[in-house]
Amino acid sequence: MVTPISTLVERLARLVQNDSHTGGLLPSQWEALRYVERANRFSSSPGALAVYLGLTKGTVSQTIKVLAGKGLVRKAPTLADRRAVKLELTAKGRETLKNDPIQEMQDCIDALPAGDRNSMETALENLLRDMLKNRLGRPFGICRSCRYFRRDHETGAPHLCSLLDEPLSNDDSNLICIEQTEEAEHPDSS
Amino acid sequence: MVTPISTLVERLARLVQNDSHTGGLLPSQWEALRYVERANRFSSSPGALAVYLGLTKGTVSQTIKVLAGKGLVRKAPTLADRRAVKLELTAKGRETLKNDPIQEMQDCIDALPAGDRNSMETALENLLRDMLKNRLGRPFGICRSCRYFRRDHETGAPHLCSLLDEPLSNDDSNLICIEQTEEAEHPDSS
DNA sequence: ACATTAAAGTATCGAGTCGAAACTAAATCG
DNA sequence: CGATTTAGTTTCGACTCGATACTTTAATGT
Repeated sequence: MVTPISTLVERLARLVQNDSHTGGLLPSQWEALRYVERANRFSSSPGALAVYLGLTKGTVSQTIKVLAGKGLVRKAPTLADRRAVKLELTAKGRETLKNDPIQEMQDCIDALPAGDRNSMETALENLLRDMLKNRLGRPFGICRSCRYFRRDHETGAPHLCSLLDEPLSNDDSNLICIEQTEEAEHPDSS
Repeated sequence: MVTPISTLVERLARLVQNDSHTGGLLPSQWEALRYVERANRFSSSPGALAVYLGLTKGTVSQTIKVLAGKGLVRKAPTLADRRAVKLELTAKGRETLKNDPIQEMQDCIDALPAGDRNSMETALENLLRDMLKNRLGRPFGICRSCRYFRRDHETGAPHLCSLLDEPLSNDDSNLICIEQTEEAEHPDSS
């Protein structure tokens, strides 16, 4: 009946949320800005952000409009698809992220004993994965841990995404991707 | 620059948040309802809820009004202080909490290996405590772990709150309290 | 005692969030 | 080439939240 751990997650998130009215931005704007920083080039679109946040495209469109108006994000046209928009962090946006209010939580995490930190990371990752599996959500995991990631494809473009058949730099491979799918597990008969 | 763990907490909270539009209630209403269930008699007031959630009294007053209007919570007058309101869960409120959308996360947590679960709980508790310490917030911890908790005070009223000089039942001692203060650590000279 | 101050809670307003639905424009499918 | 799908925007209405002003009751100070 008492649900201690879910309550802890909820309260931690609320602390961040309450902090996130600072710096001239609002909580959802901070979330969007963080996403744009971390998303790879297949994922830096309003649509992918909507999937990530679990919001409708219309809502996200509003948030982006505000961030673009403040000069923190740029809406660049896309060559391949003239409907699509590529979201890019501006220099000002990058500067703003240095005062990200979530940093206070990150500082507290960094101050924890390494054992606590590692076990917490593993447990939270497992939990998130399980919850997303239940609802068929996308994990938005790190590129290099994807089943379609091919290391050292050729010189010049070190790695490869075998799903989209695109070259990947080392930086690319540390970003999150909407297409990311974990390494296949041993198939079972279910 | 990449902040993995804080991002995980944020995303987990967002999943719960996105789920919390169900059951005819809104996210903040679910949070308030959960609080009323878990708060002891020194903490079941709009003011304490505002402190817990980090919101203003006015905001909380609105949420309570809605919950009372739906018949999930009762605003009982207080004998000792005629300004104060005591929030009580109604039978309907208790019934509603059985469909709490946060339960899905709790189910996933319960399905984790026991080791993951225990270490996660410890780490999250430490993290929350550190963050609250930084901002001078109240921990709202469990009554029985409070420095003012006296076990087995006398027969009939098994325990005692030595801060408020009030008797505490066994049930009381498992609820959260706005006055809760952790057991004093061994004093150091800092 | 009695005026002052503090505290618990409410009411109102404005900026912002969010989902739903209608819409535009571009790409894809058949 | 026409029909459908997809990326994204706009508009609307219900709701959240902080700020502020307010009422009622309790505590405090002289």
